[in-house]
Amino acid sequence: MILLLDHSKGRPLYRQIYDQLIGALAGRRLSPGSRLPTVRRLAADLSVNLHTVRRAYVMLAEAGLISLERHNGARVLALPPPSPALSDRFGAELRRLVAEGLAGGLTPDLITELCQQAVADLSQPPL
Amino acid sequence: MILLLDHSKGRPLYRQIYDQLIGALAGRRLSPGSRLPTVRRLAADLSVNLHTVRRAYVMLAEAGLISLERHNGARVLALPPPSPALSDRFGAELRRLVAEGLAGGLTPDLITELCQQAVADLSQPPL
DNA sequence: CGATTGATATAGCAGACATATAACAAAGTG
DNA sequence: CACTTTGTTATATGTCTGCTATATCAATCG
Repeated sequence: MILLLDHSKGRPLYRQIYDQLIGALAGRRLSPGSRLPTVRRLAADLSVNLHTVRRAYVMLAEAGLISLERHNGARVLALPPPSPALSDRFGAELRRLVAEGLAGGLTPDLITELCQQAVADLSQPPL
Repeated sequence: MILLLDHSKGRPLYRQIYDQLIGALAGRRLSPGSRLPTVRRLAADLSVNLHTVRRAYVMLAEAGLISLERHNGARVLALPPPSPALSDRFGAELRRLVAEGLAGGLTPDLITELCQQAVADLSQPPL
């Protein structure tokens, strides 16, 4: 459970925690059933307030990715089935991002290649 | 020049303006050399403060996509060449987004398909 | 000249972000 | 049982962002 935070006011801290846990979940470095550190523990490790960590945990719980259990920390849930709602939101964000790339001069081929590379890298099980 | 704003505090207004102009640029509905409305004009049309529109325009100008000309409004610039810096930023954001999709249960195949579809739709010239 | 336009500055208000503290209830530990 | 741990809730404070409101300036166009 190694998280690195950048305090330079770029991306909110709770978002960085959320993003990195999402990355660990996507890469199966955190598998269903495994435990996450307690809110207070992780907050201490990251030298961050307990509410900042909690906010990230609550977001993950609301997304159905972890369960927050009283007195037991958080546990990783099973991979949810593909949901049309998530697929729609994902598609919308993806279109925004792709539009930005195209408008900035990236070629359709390069964008497609970057996407396939990202999927391949991230969906790889850990060594 | 039809822009629709959502005032429900989801995405900042200046960002929505920026996003929609980016979309028009990516889809070639705004081609190099063409004019954008003046800051004051667009602000009036959108019932929004002039600074809000200006912020979007300045972001586009800083990205090298339009030129802000005194007394002449803004003009769309030529499509910039692919830049490694943009490619890197794009790749990083794409990986974040893909990780979120994978963690949420979307399959690698579905994600790849959505990406190809987005590229195909957006890089299509207007009818 | 007079209107328009981008540029700049300042001020105010609401909300988000992060911190600090405190307290509570339920569960585990000794 | 007493004690600690843990998630949960609440309040307060300071800083930053988003948006608006106003005003002024300099350059340009008709």
